[in-house]
Amino acid sequence: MSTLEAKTRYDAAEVEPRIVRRWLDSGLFHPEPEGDAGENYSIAVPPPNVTGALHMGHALNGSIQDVLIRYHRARGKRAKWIAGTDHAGIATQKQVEKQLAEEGTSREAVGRVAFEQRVWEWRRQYGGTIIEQFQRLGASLDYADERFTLDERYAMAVEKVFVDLHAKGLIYRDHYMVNWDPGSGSAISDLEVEDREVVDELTYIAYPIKDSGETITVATVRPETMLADTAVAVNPGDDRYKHLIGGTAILPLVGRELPIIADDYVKPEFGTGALKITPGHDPNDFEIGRRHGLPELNVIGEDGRMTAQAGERFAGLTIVQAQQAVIAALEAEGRLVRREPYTHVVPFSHRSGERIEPLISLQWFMRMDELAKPAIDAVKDGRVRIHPERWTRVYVDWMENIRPWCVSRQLWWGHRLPVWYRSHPTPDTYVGHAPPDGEGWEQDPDVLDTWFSSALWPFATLGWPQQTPELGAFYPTDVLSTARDILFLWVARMIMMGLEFAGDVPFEHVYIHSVIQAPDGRRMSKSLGTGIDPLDEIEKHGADGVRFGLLAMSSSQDVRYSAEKVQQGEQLANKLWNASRLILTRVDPDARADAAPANGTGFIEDRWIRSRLAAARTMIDAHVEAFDFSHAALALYDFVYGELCDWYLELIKPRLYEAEGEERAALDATLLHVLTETLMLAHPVIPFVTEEIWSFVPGAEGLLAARRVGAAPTGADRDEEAERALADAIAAVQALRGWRDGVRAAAGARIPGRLEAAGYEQTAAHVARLARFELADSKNGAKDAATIAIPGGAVIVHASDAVDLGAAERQLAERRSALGAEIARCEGKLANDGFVAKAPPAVVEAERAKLALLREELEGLA
RNA sequence: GGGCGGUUAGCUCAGCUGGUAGAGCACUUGCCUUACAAGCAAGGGGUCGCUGGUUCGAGCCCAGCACCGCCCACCA
Repeated sequence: MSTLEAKTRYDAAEVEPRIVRRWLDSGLFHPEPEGDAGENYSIAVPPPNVTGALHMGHALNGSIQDVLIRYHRARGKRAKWIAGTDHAGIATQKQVEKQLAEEGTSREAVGRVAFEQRVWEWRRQYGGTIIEQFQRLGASLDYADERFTLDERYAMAVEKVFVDLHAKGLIYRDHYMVNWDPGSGSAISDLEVEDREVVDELTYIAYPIKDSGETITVATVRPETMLADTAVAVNPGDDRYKHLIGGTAILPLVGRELPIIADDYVKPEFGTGALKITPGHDPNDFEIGRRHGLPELNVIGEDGRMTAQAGERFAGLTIVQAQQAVIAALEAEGRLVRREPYTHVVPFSHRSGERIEPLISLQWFMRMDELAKPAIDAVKDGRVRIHPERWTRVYVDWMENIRPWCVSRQLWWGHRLPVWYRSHPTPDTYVGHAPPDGEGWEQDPDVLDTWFSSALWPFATLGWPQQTPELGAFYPTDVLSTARDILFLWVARMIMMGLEFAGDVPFEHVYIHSVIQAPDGRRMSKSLGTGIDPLDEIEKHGADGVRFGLLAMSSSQDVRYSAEKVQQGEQLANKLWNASRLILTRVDPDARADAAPANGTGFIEDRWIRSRLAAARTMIDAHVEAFDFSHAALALYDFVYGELCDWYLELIKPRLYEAEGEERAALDATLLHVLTETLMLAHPVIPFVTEEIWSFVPGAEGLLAARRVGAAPTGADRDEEAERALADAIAAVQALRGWRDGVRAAAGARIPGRLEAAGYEQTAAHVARLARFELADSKNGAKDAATIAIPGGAVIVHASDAVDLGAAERQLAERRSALGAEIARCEGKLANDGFVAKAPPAVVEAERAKLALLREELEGLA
């Protein structure tokens, strides 16, 4: 108890690490795999990259998921929050390559096997960092059952999915246009490409027409790709070029004959209306080329240099060099018409930041349309519900237009494709775990897109394809919480894979949370220097403060980071700590919360707080279940500050200091009951301070985190009489305090007067004390100095030294004129025939009642 | 080009099925009142982006416009 006495300020930095230890040691976060998914509660954490450090997004999402997990754990569910990390192909490979570079070596120099060992080594060393950071946040993940997307068992699942999809014909190998990322030296998927606006130059080139003096001029931003041109296209309806369709153009510099074709894709009004067709290096041209059966030439290699196909003059040049060389050569041949600046958007690699080089490559693809159908249905018929709902349409629109997914990556770190090739005796391909019998089989060197394995996360973590107890107990999961940027990249694919392989949707709810921006509205990013490290914030304000702040600032849209909200959370923790000190340092150490008299103590404020507690619980529960964490957090704050501390604890202070005997026992039990209920209410949001306080509660057993809440309150738990009486009393105290301030009465002075109002039978003493009035029953010969309206009547102030009569008179005049204005407004409204005739009767009635009250008050002030 | 958000107090944001605008922070004033001075009490502060419309009544509904942000998309 002495610590309680001494610590007037809650010290999160000292308490929190200690509490984390207790939670982890308790085993509470690891539920046994019993029962079924219907009766249990589970969430699969979006696995952070092993290379990662906790950022604001993790902190917010961690707080959200932890609220849900703790909330349902307290409701008696076996709550499993699936923990783990993602191997994050490119990101991790990059980290280790950087390390090798610092040692003066490289991935290529050490070789594939040694490199992979290095990455595993790296993972052993740094892979636990982000997990520890989640612990620091208070996240009650099942750390005892941590998964990694490259674990042996997980890899088996990935392999099986690949093999099965291949057997179904959904995974295939093809020469196709891909987004080549020169930065990572790999193909990447459409979703990993971002558009950026750049200023290029539009180059106009004249192509001579065969056997004619004519030329046809085309415009391009990539003149170097002309070397791979295989046609020139015009719009079929374009009169300027109609006579050329079916003719032949001669490709400058190369001399190749190009058919002049007609295609509706060409916009006559754009550029010259004639388009060079380069199927090998432009996605549109690729489509046109396939439509017309054109040859596909590659003049740019995967190394970002011109290939032999580009011709002797250009082979080996970089793209930039080639571009200059081509332009110079065109100029020399007199084929360059003009160049002009041109602003447009071009694709860049999201990962490496380098400009995407579209080229035709032999890759593995996955057909998505067949898997998309059931995944669309699952969302449309509500088996998966997306919150906020507007994202449903975004999801459906994307899924309905889904395209094949390039799943192979030219990296070393990841799930290697279970594909085997041999060239003798005949070229052959085999897909399976191990190569078939026979000599000469070699495994495909490529690995799978990281998102391919992530797509299996909700069930591969639970042991699929084996029918494990975990899978039975926790699949499907309940909620998937994430930011919107991976709705397609990850969420959609999990739904498809879950339905296809685990036989059910992977989760029932998808919650799309806010993106936290920097305080100035820019995106939080390390490179911009706008990032705020949640660990620094935890250091300064405590994990509870950060959790509360993030939850309170979150919303259905993007929000700016609000240091004030975090501070508000820190203060809430401190407030709760001090409120608890007040109670715990004064109750009998033998008191028990469960001894609280079921039929009440007879004190109206005790009835009131229990009723308000039920109201708060009902409201907060509803918010949590609607994924409205901001309102849940703020409702908690309002209850603790606005009801528990500001009023209830102030109301019971005299009893707290003086009560004895039976009354004392009843009070102590009631206080402990109220405190315990409050701690339970607050725990999901601010778990640390509540757990710490719980350790000082007499009779408290075990961890608060392991405690179950009582049944949800019903209407019967509300006490209308007490709520009305206290609402009036509070309004009266506020009116009296306001009046004191207005007349500048001395802060300590007790002002004499008398109460002439109904409804204060049980609260008059409270009102007098809290407003610092001396309220008599009768006039007792005193002179009336002022009248203060309160609900149900008035307080008449008696003349005394404490009251400046002049100030009181001015105050009264002000109130009268304010009332006059309000009455006029009311009367005006009621005099409006339209209002009286057309507004709902209840609204009109309320207006009349209000007018009556105002008039009554004005008369009282006469 | 299509779509989705946003525009409310000095700042960051709430405002449920339309009924005379709220919170936190900041600001002003008064209080070291035996839980908390990183506290308590009282208070000032808003033509709800603009223009029309519907309605007895609009921050909320409808139309248009203006900015800001995001997503999707094959105009060289």
